[in-house]
Amino acid sequence: MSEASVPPVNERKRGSGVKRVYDVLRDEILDLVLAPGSPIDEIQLAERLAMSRTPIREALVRLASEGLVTTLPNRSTVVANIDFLNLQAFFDALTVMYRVTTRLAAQNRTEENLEMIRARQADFARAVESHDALAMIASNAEFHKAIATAARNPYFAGLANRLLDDGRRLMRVYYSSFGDHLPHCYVVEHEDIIAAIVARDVARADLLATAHADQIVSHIRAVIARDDRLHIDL
Amino acid sequence: MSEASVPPVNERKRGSGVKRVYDVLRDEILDLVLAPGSPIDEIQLAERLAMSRTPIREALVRLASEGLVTTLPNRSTVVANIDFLNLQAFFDALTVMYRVTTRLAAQNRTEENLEMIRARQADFARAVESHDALAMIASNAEFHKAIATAARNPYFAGLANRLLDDGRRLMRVYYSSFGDHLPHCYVVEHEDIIAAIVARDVARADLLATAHADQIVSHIRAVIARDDRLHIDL
DNA sequence: TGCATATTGTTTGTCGACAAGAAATTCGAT
DNA sequence: ATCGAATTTCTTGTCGACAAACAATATGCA
Repeated sequence: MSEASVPPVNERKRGSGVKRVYDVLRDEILDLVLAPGSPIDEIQLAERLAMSRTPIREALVRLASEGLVTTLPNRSTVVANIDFLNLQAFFDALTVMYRVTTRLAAQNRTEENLEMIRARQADFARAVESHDALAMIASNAEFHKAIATAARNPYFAGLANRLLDDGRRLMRVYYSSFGDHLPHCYVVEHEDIIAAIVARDVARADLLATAHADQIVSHIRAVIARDDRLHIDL
Repeated sequence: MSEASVPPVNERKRGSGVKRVYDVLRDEILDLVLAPGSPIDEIQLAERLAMSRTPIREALVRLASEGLVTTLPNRSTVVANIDFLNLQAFFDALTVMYRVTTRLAAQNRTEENLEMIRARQADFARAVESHDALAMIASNAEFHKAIATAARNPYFAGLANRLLDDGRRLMRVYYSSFGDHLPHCYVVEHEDIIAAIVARDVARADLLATAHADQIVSHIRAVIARDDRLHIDL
């Protein structure tokens, strides 16, 4: 056949549709490009991503079961709210998760895991150095996800993913609070944690993870308290 | 119009489709009616439940994100395997989950929670009394889910759901191992746990939860060791 | 006969369309 | 003019159909 069947530039691979929608929506939700509580219109999304509503709905179902969106029956699905009322639950779970994943990482880590953890820590240090608050938040989450992976426990890994995603959104609300010297102590703490994991020192890993969690909790608490006062002033 | 538009008896309410498929499949997977690893045919399911493939696919996506099925791209989705190789991870997570949810339940429970927990414990005792192993397994999971609810922490509740679902499948593999007197000690331990939650005795709740977890872990370990020997004999 | 290739068949991924609910709007009555 | 009811509009939930990808079978060649 002489006619060259030129494939349209927008030709998509089969099966990539759902994953694409999921990735785009997930990023936009975690980066607060989509504000919590804002509705998600399926048709609009379908037009924007140049595909049918079916893959979009399947992506939404997945996001819903991960708690990132809420589907109101027969009504629009909305971006999940950040639950400021139940922050204590978040802090409790975060602390436990940090402790157990860091402990288990010290027990079960491989050389491969260490490489990944060090790479994520390098990303984090770079973000801190260039004062990029958004990159700091994201790379911090990735650092702890790498530790959770090294812990070799899918149940804790799932918990970590959920907590760190919510944490990303939560911190992004207050990202202006990240100043110059405070993040640097996080870098040092991360280095200490890595050292404990390398040395397979479980007790020390637990101790450092607890301290790290406390640090973050009190930081967020301080920022929110300040913010509350501002709200009261209005 | 004279012709009475008789609605077919099978008229379904709008929006109930996905939930129905999800519930049916979930039950069949947890009860091992669908064997781990067996493929799920969408068309067959669509015919069986008298609906289109669309709601079935959405239910499958949800089940996949909860780890109950695995979707092979462009190939059939299969019931998730029970991971016998990584049992240590399951035991680790189960122990931590029991401890934190029971602790938090002792802290945060309401009277309403207590009623629910006692009701589930009554179900469990009834199942033990009538030597119904399948009901025992299910009602035991529901008992601990009620405690997780009383803990008022959605992150731990999610972890508990996942662990208890996997545990239900795991125990059902060995359900013949539940004899006459062993379950009774579980009933007593449950009663002690309830007492600690009622008394808001956090330390004691933690202690009892730890012992309860150890009990279950060693029980399952013993059953599996016996089973392994059988396998070796073949 | 044994292996590589072409063909057929089955199952998934995606699409456009239609019907049911809910929100928004219009209309009417007090 | 305001409140309530009917209608319109808009979005979701479901459906049947088509196309791509994988599996199985059949075909051709050494």
